[in-house]
Amino acid sequence: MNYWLMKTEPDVFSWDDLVKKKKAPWDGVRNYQARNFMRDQFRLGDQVLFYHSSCAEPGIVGVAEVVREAYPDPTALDPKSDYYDPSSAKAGESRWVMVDVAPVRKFRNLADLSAIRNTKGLQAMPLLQKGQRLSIQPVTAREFKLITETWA
DNA sequence: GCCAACGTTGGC
DNA sequence: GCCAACGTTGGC
Repeated sequence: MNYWLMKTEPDVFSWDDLVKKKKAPWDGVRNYQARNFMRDQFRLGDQVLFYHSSCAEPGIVGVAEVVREAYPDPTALDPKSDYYDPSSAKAGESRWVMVDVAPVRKFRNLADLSAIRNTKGLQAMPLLQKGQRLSIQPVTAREFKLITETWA
């Protein structure tokens, strides 16, 4: 069982959107490191901290779960998609993958970024490191437990 | 809107 | 392979 943190802009795709859809493909990842995590390490049942970024209250909203392992992200081949990738299209094959996730539970309180930063035991999280922009990050079992115990 | 940090691109 | 230019991320 692995633990992850996945960032999303709530204006684009929020926790409530996921709840409404019950299950959704995590498309649009266009970073190799993030892709490789999904492709090589994401397993069914892995637990995901669902993080809202670039918004008024950045933080972890709840826990989601991987319900389908990596498969090709077709938006890379769709010229009308915001996530269109010309070089994938040129190759005739998407070089990007996605997984499907489903909601598990929403936290009672938002685990906001400043609170996470001030919690002993979470300070090593990549999320908090200066200049860290990676949209999919590994989380340790210890960090996951601490976060869910504190905010769930 | 600002801007630091980072990843990618492309000419050489 | 280098590296400057450019685009993006994301907190503030």
